Amino acid sequence: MTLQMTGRLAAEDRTELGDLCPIERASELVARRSTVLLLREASYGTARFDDFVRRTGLTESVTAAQLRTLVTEGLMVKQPYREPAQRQRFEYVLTEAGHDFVPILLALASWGDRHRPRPHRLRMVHAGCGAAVEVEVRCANGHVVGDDDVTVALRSRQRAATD
Amino acid sequence: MTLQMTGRLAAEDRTELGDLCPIERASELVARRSTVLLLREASYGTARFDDFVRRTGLTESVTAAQLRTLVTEGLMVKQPYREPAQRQRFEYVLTEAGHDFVPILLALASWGDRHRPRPHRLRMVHAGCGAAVEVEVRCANGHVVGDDDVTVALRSRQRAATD
DNA sequence: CGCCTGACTTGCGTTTTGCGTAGTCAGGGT
DNA sequence: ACCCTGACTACGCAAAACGCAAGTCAGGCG
Repeated sequence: MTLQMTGRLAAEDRTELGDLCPIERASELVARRSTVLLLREASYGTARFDDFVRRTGLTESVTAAQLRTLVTEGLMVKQPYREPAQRQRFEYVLTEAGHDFVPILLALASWGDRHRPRPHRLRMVHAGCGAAVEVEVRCANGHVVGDDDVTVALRSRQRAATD
Repeated sequence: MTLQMTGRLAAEDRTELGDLCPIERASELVARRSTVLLLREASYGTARFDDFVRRTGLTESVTAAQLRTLVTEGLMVKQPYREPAQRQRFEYVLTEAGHDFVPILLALASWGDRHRPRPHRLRMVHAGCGAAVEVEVRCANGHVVGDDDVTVALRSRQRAATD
């Protein structure tokens, strides 16, 4: 699959487009091993600090720091909670933005499953039927987007402001 | 969307599962800003060294180093080519593994588009109809996978070897 | 034959990321 | 009143990632 740039975009230096590119803005988060691991664990339902540390293998300091940035970035919220007959604790839960990150993780999983030869023994399956989960590229009109069907377009300034 | 761990996976420390997890193996590549940028440019059709440098804003040394690892990781190949009346040059082109990376980029783009408030003016659209491109999670049987429909399963050792 | 250009490499400093270890701190249980 | 535990913070250090600047090298042009 390739992406076609239209019009003047094709020739332009992308440097100045920097924060106009949604990939670049999103990958600021992914560009750290720790955040991917933490988001993975959070998607698995992990909520407590200690569990994040234990299950990711990250150190406490890294975990604390990255959880904090994930909270300030709006992917998680830190909430007080209380188990019966226990004192009050804090838990980290995914926000909507955090939940929306899961397709990225699944896309990574799908790629890793296909292209990394070493046998991973974890697979993501559909709870309903047990078949492997895949990410499919479609457009808002429901068409399946094929290999050369993606165009990168420059949004007009007006629409960008209101969108 | 959340991922449900089954059986003993739920309790297990994931540390030892390390290279069993396809997300972790795939994110070794993504965990660098430079690789994401280079793969993005390559998906846009960039092939020449200088263009990678100019369009990503990375330094030459970083570009050279990361292109090399992308080649050894099997996401790109370095091929000689010759423009008419020019001397022989080298170009970097995506392999199948590299092309298969595009859905990850689109998933990132889709997330960035939705959850980063600053107006990005770049959008990915379906060349056929102009509608925005989205990534959809489906299972191999074609069912749309909903919010709580993903299960993480442990593959048996036999199947893992042949799969 | 010397110069230019594209494609790198080399060297150096800075920042970020991460590990390891130790210390803190608040709330509950005993 | 004291201890324990979960949830951190605070060093100090190593490695990786990135930037800046300069140097190299091969092939073609004039």
